[in-house]
Amino acid sequence: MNNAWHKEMLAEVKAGGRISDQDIVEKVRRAVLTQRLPPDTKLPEVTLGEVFGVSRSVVRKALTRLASEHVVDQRPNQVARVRAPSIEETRETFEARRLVEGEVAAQLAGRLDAEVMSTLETQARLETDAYERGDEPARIEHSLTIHHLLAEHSPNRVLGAMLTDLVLRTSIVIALYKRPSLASCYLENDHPRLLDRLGKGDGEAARACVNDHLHSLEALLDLRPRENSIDLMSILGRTAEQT
Amino acid sequence: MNNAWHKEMLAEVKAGGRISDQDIVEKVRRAVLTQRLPPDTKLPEVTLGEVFGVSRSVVRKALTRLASEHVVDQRPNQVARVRAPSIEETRETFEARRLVEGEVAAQLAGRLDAEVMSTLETQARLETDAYERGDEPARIEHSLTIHHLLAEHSPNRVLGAMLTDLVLRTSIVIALYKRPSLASCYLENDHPRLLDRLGKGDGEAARACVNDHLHSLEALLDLRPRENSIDLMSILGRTAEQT
DNA sequence: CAACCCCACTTTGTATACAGTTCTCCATCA
DNA sequence: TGATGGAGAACTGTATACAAAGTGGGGTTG
Repeated sequence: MNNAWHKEMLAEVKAGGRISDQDIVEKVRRAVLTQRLPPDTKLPEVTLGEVFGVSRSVVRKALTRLASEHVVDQRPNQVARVRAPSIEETRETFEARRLVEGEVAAQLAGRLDAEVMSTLETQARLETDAYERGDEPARIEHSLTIHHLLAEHSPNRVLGAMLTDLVLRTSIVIALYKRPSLASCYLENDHPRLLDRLGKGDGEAARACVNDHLHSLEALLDLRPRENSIDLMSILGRTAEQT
Repeated sequence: MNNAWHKEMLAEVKAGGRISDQDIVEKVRRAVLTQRLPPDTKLPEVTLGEVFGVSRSVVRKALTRLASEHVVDQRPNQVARVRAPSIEETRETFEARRLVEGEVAAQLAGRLDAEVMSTLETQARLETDAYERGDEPARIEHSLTIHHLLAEHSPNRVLGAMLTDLVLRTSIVIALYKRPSLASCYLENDHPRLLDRLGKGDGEAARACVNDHLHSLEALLDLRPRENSIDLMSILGRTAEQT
């Protein structure tokens, strides 16, 4: 576990009141998303308990939920670890998200009320602003907000919940497999264009737009098979630490 | 909780060895699926613990997992209950499953090896047999096996896992909303026809076939709005469910 | 008679103790 | 040098005790 992260959490915990399992889920999820907790990081129950000032019971519940969200890997008699999705799973996650988000967008086209539309447009503008001033964390935040709003307002709540899960999972693998040379995974006009099509009520155009967007995003990642260590490690040894 | 079910479980427990949380998940899931545990049935932790001969810790973990599978409703400080999906959610679940299973079938067409194909065909035949001799539980079993095999062999494991979840959820609502007049939700030629198209490698035909099958299934249900109690409850009662 | 309130009981939430498993590291040996 | 085995530490699995919240029934009051 990461020591800087510990201190940060402890500070927040002291500030706030009582901590519930849901709080832990959200904090860990966010830390994974922002790579403050990199893949394969061990998350022992007692340590987490000390960090958040609760006992193992609460931590265990949180870890179980994080496992069902695919954020954490929980195996019997072993310490929970931050999940590191494989390259293949990354591709599959993107494909699944194209299918689901495309359908959600198609259903949503022309059905969003003015208030939500304007919130979406605001977020898109804020994303551009953040990009231009080089504030990557803020940019990601706004981008995520857009997709979460779409999921949340999906007329089909079942699909919406599935989309929420897929947005989280793609965000994690984007952080994981982003080409180091790229400062940002920002695609200039994609979000405004999507919002435009949603506003005009053209479902199929919106679906196509989502598809292109996600294909472009995936293309920004480095999904070539790794030669150097992962394969050797996973074949020969057991606990592959990193790279 | 149901007393006949208690005895049944106790018998099984005594026969088998040690019980894990996963065992409880499977047994409860199956009991819900077969309506031995009808919707809204209370599932108190101590009672379940006594039934399975374990302490609350194990039961709690099982309940948390069942909640993430949408089988059980778990609210803070309240007894867990068997979930009763609304009519609207039922429609949405079917729609989601059409999207996902259609895609899985399309991808699977022409890619299934001979062994799996023959297992599928055997299950389809067994389903017909069971129907003809009026053995509904066996018929459901074989039908479920077919869909689970499709999910399991999906080239895209992410979609496959989503499909597994959706198959479970649709099965539950079918049991819930089946017209009482119908002895069975059996659609004579649907499964053989689907397998035929999968074998011939025609992806789009397979997708269409899945779509038709699921539309027909949904049409067998009684999804008319209920007058008597449900609506009043959700309008007057505490946590407004929707709209 | 109906509505309301209060108290006892039931049930869940959290912490903790102990048992069983896995991991780590060091000493031993070929 | 490299493999092996074992002791101890670290960690999870399970049970249980106590605290807090919710539920329901009986009695009181208007």
